[in-house]
Amino acid sequence: MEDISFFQRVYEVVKLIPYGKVTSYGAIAKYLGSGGAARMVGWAMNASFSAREPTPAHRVVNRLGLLTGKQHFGSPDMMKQLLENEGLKIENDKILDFKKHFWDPNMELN
DNA sequence: TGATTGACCAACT
DNA sequence: CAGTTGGCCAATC
Repeated sequence: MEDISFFQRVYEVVKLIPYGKVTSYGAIAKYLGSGGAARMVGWAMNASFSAREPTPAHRVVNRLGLLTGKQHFGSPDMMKQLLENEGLKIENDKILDFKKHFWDPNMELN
């Protein structure tokens, strides 16, 4: 599996995010060895809708817990609904207790 | 083929 | 304190 690109690795990590947990683009990028490639993670999420397997992109937010990519879920409230469905609380497009529900791949997979 | 942009982040000015 | 810059990789113009 060395033919996989950056995107594929992002999918792998995102799919590993446990229920009710969230992570940030930067954390994933950092885990992949590229702290500056956080933007690509977002781009990968956009492509994730065309990916073969479903990817819980709603569990990926920016480092502030802001639902920056909610627009890309088809509906601006879709991401919020999905997160609330997992027991999270969202207010003003921001995850409450974000730190508490933060799942860092560097912490869990290290 | 070169330039620009994109769901970001951290450091610098 | 706010605005700018550099960094990373891939897709689009």
